[in-house]
Amino acid sequence: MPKKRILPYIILGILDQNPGSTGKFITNQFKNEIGEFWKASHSQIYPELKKMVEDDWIKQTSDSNNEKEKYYHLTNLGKEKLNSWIDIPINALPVVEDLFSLKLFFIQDPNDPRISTLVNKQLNLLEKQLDHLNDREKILFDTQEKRNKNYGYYLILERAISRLDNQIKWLKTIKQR
Amino acid sequence: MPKKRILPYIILGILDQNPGSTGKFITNQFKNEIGEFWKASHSQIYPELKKMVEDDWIKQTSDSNNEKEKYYHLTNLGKEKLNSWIDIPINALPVVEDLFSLKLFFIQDPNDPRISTLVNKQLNLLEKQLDHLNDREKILFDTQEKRNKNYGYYLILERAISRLDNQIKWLKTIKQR
DNA sequence: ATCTGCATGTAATGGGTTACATGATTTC
DNA sequence: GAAATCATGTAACCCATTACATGCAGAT
Repeated sequence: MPKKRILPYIILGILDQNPGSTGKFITNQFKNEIGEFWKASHSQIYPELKKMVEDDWIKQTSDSNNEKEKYYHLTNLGKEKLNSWIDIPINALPVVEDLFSLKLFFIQDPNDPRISTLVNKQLNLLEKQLDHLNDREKILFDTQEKRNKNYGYYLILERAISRLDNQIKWLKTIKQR
Repeated sequence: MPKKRILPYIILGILDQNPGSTGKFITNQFKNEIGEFWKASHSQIYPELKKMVEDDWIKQTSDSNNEKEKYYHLTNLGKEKLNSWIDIPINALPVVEDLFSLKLFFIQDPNDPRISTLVNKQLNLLEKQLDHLNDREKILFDTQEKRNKNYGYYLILERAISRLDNQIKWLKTIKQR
């Protein structure tokens, strides 16, 4: 018995916000919007879409002008599934896989030179990502109106930024001990 | 080609810090110490230990007093593997799976009552965990000497606490918007 | 008309979770 | 010495990643 399936619910959520999305669009949502909180690649998404059509969670249409693209929409069943999923209480903490912290964990000596190598490299990585997210926020949510229109997205983008910021600040404190 | 194997390296790191550990002990390390940054269950760990013995990364001994327990130690090859792994630069950001943020993402209306339900529940969850980690820190690292002896562990425990703290503070700001 | 790229799809391989199973050791 | 617990081990099942594959669309 494998771990609980989350992917179809995320796809439902994306389709709820963007009716008529293509598989490609959904894939991109994972890269850009959701990537901070969940990962999925196109080779997971396409088969999942197929299965969701079979289960009548979504329906597929196509456009006579563009044969290769397929468009997906929620069914009523899909809407129900999405809403009841959102209402299921969350009992588990977020799961983090953080190689950096692991490696740090294995270095016991405070004077080990590998610490500062690791830290500097990680700082670099995180600062780039922070810049990227700050840019996105400026573009997407420069007005209150935009924020209110996609409130959930606004919130988690803020969350991602705050998280990165905290991480960077913490890393900088290590360097000064 | 599947995703990159991390587990054996983590086990190497645990055995480096705790020579002669049992599989059970390693399992508990994942629950207590490492759980904030990586997950693994005993049903992964035992087969992995077997494989690592076959590959001569670790060796296994036993105790005539207790037939059921097996004790593991690094080999020289294992030490090399561990050290070269630590030196591999990290190019990927930490991976987070956060159901809470996902669900939030799908709620677009700032006045949707489900937001505060979600937030309150999550706050509760995180605060419990923060208390738990704060307790651990007090017990394990109340003196500078203890900190210096297991510096890496001290750092990531601090990291975990800081992260939780940031998350909680951020959640509280949502409630006031 | 060919080339390039894009959207979709599939396969191979190994990872990971949950549940079940076994034998030793402690407990009462 | 029976019962409960503990440490270890195994199996079924699905998940996820990477690489490969196909066919249409647009560009030149």
